[in-house]
Amino acid sequence: MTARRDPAGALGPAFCRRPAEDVARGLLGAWLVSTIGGETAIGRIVECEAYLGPHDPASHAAERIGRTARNAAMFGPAGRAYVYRIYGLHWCLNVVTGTVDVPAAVLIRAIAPVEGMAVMRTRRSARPELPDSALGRGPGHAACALGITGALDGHALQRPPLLLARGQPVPDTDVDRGPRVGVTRAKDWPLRFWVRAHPAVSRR
DNA sequence: GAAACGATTATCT
DNA sequence: GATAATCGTTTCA
Repeated sequence: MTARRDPAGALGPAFCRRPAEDVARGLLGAWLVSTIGGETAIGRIVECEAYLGPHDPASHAAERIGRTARNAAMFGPAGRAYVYRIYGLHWCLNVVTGTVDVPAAVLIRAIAPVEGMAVMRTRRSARPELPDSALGRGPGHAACALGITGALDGHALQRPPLLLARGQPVPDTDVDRGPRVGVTRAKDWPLRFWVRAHPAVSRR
């Protein structure tokens, strides 16, 4: 149990400094360990999407947009969090990749609860009949279940209250990829990765 | 300063 | 399947 939270198992800047596409694939199976609010909640990443550099028109840091107050974290060092609010009501968590001044990130689209289901249910205001697998299904849900808000924008993911751990790697035979969800530009780029047939993956 | 839209989700039919 | 909720960010005047 203690080993799960061992910082030695953390995925650091070296892991995240690679191209977003590679990091996204590598993040499948990794753990997000949240101790936000003093409550421990752990989620295993089962779905995520890569947003490449300025040449990716779907990115919040696409060349036509440039650096803004919102996307500033994407221009920072790899291994930090980029958290933004979507549709005025939900928070979404990204892991920053690439190098300083080159904006790229991986959107965490779904997590499977590993520990802390009780606090996840409270945060989600989940009905009792909702299965555990639905607690972190979808980017807004995943962030909500882990207690993530805009306060963590720019947070280094190698230390509490939110860190990335190596978790349980997923073999290539269990990984599917396809177009990203909800984007209108570059809609056919196959940059969404997920664990095949996993119940916590969104839009199955 | 005003308007449109969005890397979504809940709820209703 | 369709639509409302809800507001920060971007874009355009």
